[in-house]
Amino acid sequence: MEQLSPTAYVILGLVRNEPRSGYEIKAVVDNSTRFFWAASYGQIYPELKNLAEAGLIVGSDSPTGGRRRTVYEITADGEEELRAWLRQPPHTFEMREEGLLKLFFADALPPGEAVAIVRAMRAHRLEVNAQLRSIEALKGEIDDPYPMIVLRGGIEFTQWFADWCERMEEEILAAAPKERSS
Amino acid sequence: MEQLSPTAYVILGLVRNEPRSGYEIKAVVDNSTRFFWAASYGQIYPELKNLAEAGLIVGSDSPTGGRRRTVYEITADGEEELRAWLRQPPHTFEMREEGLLKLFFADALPPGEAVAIVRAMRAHRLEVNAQLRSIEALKGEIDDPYPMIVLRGGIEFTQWFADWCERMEEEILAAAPKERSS
DNA sequence: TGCAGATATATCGATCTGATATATAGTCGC
DNA sequence: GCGACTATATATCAGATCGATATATCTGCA
Repeated sequence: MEQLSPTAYVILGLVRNEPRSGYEIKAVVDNSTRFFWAASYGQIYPELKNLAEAGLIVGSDSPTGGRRRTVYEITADGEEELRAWLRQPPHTFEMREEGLLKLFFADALPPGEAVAIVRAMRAHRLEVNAQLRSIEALKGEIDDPYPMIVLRGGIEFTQWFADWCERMEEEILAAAPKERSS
Repeated sequence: MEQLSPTAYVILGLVRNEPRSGYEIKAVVDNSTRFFWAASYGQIYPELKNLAEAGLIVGSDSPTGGRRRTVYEITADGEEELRAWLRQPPHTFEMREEGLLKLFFADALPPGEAVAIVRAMRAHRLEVNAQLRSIEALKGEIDDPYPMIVLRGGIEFTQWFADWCERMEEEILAAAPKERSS
């Protein structure tokens, strides 16, 4: 079997402790790993089939009334594969932040308008920060500490970013004093 | 004309002040926007054709000896398009950080091995930090301040991330005192 | 009863990555 | 003046991924 994609390991990790459907996996991702690793249905459903074919997970029918539903759980091989991956050094580090891209080219705008860019970035980061905080609030006591470490990291990061935007706003305003008040 | 992709605007922004070839654009991206917006040849060359077809840039032959070479420069329409985009609120914010993903699932490993994950993340961030610092060092005085603001932001961010990893290492070690010394 | 919203699976065009292929130009040592 | 190496330059392709959409069924509530 060739190399699995990181998204495959997201699935392996999420079905490790309890069986889940593709829909549930998507929902859990959106409430946990989303800010550092997102996944869409277009990846999840095909990947579930691949993983099942490779014997790393097994699916079983678990319909709700008349609606078909397949939940998957991890196999011993799957657990092994997951641990092997966890021991490899990570390879993927990406960021795509359109706001920074706009700030990079802000010289194409008249002076003063760059401030709007950092303000928009700051507002967005604070929004994400609030979302993460609300997720943190509804997590109770769990014996697995790592998801909470990562979640708190996300909260700290978005806060740091928002603060950086604030500092840059001041810096830009100081350099371009002709900015009109909004 | 439909919506251009953010990568199209990277190109527009980079040919705004001086004509460049696709190869040069790739090289500039790798030394500037890479850490918050990467671009590959597979995007750049087709996008150059699209933009030229749309009249936002114009290409002209500029061979070096017997090797063909096309450099592109922005048109008035292209400048307009770029400014219009800069004034729109940013839409894309993504992060894909395999290290955080591994940390998230670190409970699948025996206690103590999670530390290796944060150490690897920290090492990588410090590496990127050093790269960005060396880029900063060789930039002279330029009248456009925005690329430097973004670059310094990248330096601060990678440093912050590395420090966070260090704090998490201590926190994890404090919680799992049985870790063997490396 | 009706309807909104959640559950569930599937698909598709567009974007993007990473690798690879193909050439030519310049540079350095020997 | 040869060979090795690196830089310049363009192009392409499989596979990963996104975002949106389509199709059903179920649940709760007004």
